[in-house]
This record gives sequence, structure tokens and C-alpha cells, in this order.
Amino acid sequence: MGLQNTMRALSDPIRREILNLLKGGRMAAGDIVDRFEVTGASISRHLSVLKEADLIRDKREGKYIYYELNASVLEEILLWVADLKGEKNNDKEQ
Amino acid sequence: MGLQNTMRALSDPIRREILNLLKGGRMAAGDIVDRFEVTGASISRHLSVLKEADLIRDKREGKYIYYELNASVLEEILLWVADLKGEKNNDKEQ
DNA sequence: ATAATATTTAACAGTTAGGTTAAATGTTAA
DNA sequence: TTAACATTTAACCTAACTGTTAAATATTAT
Repeated sequence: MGLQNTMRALSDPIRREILNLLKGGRMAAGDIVDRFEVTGASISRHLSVLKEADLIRDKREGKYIYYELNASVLEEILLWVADLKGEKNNDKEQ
Repeated sequence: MGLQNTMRALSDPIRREILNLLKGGRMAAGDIVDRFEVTGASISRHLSVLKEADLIRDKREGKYIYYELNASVLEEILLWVADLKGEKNNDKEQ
């Protein structure tokens, strides 16, 4: 939970690309693996990082495990970034 | 440059906190150091990571080096996140 | 020029991250 | 039950990250 988990999860390009893929709908782990040059084990750990961050959800159906995007967590990032971009006044820190 | 640099820079909590501090206006490196428990050398490297990502700019004035926020880079993140949150249709990847 | 202050850079140590292969687990089908 | 398939977990290796202390650089003041 929390911004830290989310930011850390998003700091890896493969993980961001996985999220992009899932934007188009849920995918089985194996289909995700096929989109990358790294091993299934490696993707599996990326998926677990994304899951810990609650950026994706998984659901087993038979021998497949489907992953889907959970974009709601991204709201926190939007707020954080917007706040930073927001009122950029020139108050001096004391 | 690019999203990767930005995301990596934002993945560290100290660096995010530095950006938050700079939201209130520019600060000299030493004043930033005073806000954290780690050494000046450590903060200095955090600052250089943020600078590489173009999230901050620096300007020497006499013996002080002032850092200020460059929030414009954050636009890219907003776009990326918004896109991910956006049209979440249910097309299957082929 | 020397000293004092502000900040960065270098060298090193410990930890974390991401990749690989091999073994383990869960599910389906023969 | 055995085999085949899908996925994860474990063990291991290397590279990257973050922190420390000490040395280097830049500026100002004496």
C-alpha cells in the first residue's frame, strides 16, 4: 500500500509496459510473457510487484492466471503530481 | 530525459520529499540537507538524480547553490497515468 | 595566501533489484 | 495415476542504489 509501493512498481519499464498491455483488457500470464524477451520467472516476479502495489489483480481460471489492471490506485499519483505542479508560490522556507 | 529517468527519480521517498520542499520555493542545498537525517553527500547525490531527470534546476549564488522545482516534466507522468486510467475497454489482445 | 564555509565527488560497504535456471505447485487431460 | 502445461518460488549471480567518510572544488572573508 501507499505511494511508495506504487512509485517503486512504476519505476521499472517492463512493469509499466505490462500495465500498458493490460489497458487493452485482461491477459493470462503466459500471454504477457510472450510480449517480452525475458523469462517467465522474471515476468512472474514483475507481476507480483505490481500485485503488491495493487496495480493489478489476478484471477485463476483453470490452468491460466489472468491479470487485469486496477487503475484506481493511480489516483494517488495524480493527486501527488498535481499538488506538486499546483500552487508554485515563492514563499521562502524560514 | 524521458519517462524512465523521471520515474526512477520519483521512486525514492527522500527525493519526493525534496520536491515537496521545493514546492514552497527555492532552497539552498544546505537548507535541504538540514531537513533530513542523512549526510550532505547523500542529499547531494539525490539532488543530482533529480537534476538529471530535469525535475529541479540549480543556480549558484556566491557560495550557495539554490535548487528550484521544475514541475513541467511532470506533465509527461500525468499524461501517462491518465492514459492508463482512460478508456479501459475490454478488447482482447489477439 | 590562508582559513572558513558550502557543496560535490570519490571510494567503499551493505542492501535491494532484476535476471537466469531448476525445482515446486496447481490444473487438466489421458 | 501419470503426463503435460501454466505459473510461481527458490537459489544464485551481478548490477544498481543508497549511505558513509574523506578528499576535492568553489567561494568569500581575513
